[in-house]
Amino acid sequence: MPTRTAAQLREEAAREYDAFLATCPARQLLDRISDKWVTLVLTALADGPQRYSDLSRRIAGVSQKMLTQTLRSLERDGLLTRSVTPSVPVRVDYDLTPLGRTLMPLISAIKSWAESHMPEVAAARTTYDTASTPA
Amino acid sequence: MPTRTAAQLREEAAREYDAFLATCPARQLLDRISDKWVTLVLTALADGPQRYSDLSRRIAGVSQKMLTQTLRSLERDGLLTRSVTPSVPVRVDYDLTPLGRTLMPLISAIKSWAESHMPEVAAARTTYDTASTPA
DNA sequence: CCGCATCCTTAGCGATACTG
DNA sequence: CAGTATCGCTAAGGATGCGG
Repeated sequence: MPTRTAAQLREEAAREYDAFLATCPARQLLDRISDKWVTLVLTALADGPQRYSDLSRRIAGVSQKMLTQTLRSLERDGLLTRSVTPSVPVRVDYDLTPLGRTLMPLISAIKSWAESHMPEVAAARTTYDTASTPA
Repeated sequence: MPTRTAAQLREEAAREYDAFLATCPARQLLDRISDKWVTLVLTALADGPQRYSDLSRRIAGVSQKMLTQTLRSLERDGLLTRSVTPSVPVRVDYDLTPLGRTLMPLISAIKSWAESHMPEVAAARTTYDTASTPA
């Protein structure tokens, strides 16, 4: 039994790390997860494990390079697992780790917000643009 | 009284827009708000209006260009307001709009997650790196 | 099927200098 | 104080072709 629980350790970490500071590791982590492809990959994995080709199809417009790069970075950060089935042809499945599952709902909320508030943002843009460019 | 409430309109929008589609406007919006500087600006404004110089000081390492660019984009999208006090020297205050206040807590949660889970991510990276580069 | 390696173009971004 | 304008670099990222 640890002298401090996991929740307590996270509280301490939150006090120690500050993304407002340029050199803080949390700033870099924030930069990593504040990424379009990261958002789409994590939310795509919400319903369960997915194959590489599934993700590629689901996330329209992503290049092989970006998908692989994103998956590798998320694997390295411990947010998802990569399991290879050595069949012919090979099959690769990606799944969220427990850590990834703690982040996923937060990311998912951002994606949902973008989808549900799109009309308001579009309206604001029109107002802004017409106000500054009345001709 | 509208035939549909604001909440109902957002539900419809959520069905209409899908960030998984490459050409969907929600995809572009997601890309905009999935940004390090956006996160830091919005969370900085959580406690109330801030002056340009305040934000500049609070968000360490941000260049004038990126700060101005981020603020303009957020203003255009209707997430914050820009108010100029024509004194000498001029004073400019930024504040969240109601729309911005709906997004802020979600963004803030991401920033908090990055700060509190940094140790676990760091550990995962070490494991990943030592496993692939043992020699 | 699932990548990695390479080339190449674009644009993000920082640094610097100047203005109301 | 709160920007705008310009330059120049670097790195993101798409396209293509090859490999296990």
